Amino acid sequence: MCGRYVLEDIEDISERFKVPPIIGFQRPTFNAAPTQRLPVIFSGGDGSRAVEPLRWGLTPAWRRPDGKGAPALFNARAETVAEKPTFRRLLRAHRCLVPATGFYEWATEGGRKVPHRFMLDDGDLFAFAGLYDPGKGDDADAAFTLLTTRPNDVVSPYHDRMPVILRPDLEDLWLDPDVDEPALLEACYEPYPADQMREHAASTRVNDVRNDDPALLAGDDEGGSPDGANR
DNA sequence: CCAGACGTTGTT
DNA sequence: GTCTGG
DNA sequence: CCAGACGTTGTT
DNA sequence: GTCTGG
Repeated sequence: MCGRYVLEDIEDISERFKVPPIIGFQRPTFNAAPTQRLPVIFSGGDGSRAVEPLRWGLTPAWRRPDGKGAPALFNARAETVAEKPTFRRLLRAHRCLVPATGFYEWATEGGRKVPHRFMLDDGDLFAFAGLYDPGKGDDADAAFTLLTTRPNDVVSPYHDRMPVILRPDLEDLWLDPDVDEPALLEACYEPYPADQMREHAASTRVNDVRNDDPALLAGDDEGGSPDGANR
């Protein structure tokens, strides 16, 4: 779950998350998908925060030689992330914020896969809880994954998992490099309050990752045929 | 010690 | 059916 | 997550 | 590469 998301307000990231301005490397996206490079915020070590584009989807080292043996890991279950060998080290020292303004989940309606867009009530930026692998130094191997948890009442009609969205007051904790005890992070995994989220049908053009434009956020019916009898 | 898994989601 | 690419 | 490919040789 | 299971 959570294999597609929205990040509209690139220019607000700097102020909202206290990081240097993003210049040049990133555009807003209405259809962020695994394998793409997307902005991620992490602790810079000296108390500062950095923002850089990383690849969505961890590729474990043991997969690399022939490119086989494991799919890209674009989600990690919060319930087990402290135990799984692939994630436990990253949980202790490589947590990150992944800025977004929404995410998609699909409903199958009459044989069609219809994406629904989930967002905060106010449409504001928020942070997914993520883990990142910095790769080997200056490398282009750096990648991230999104944690998932049980769904709240807005999401549960669509899926049995939802991405971990951090309450703003927990963002500092999530990024704090001095916090290396997994138990201290468990409060972060609570499903985001349903009364602060909303949802609506989006365009089926979301399904094809090559589509990336603001009109994806509107449902197919908006301004379309009156009876919804799309071909 | 060596062998084998290592991950999530959705679907059946 | 399963893998790859975005 | 979904969409789309999934293969080789020889010839242009 | 690293962890778990036998």
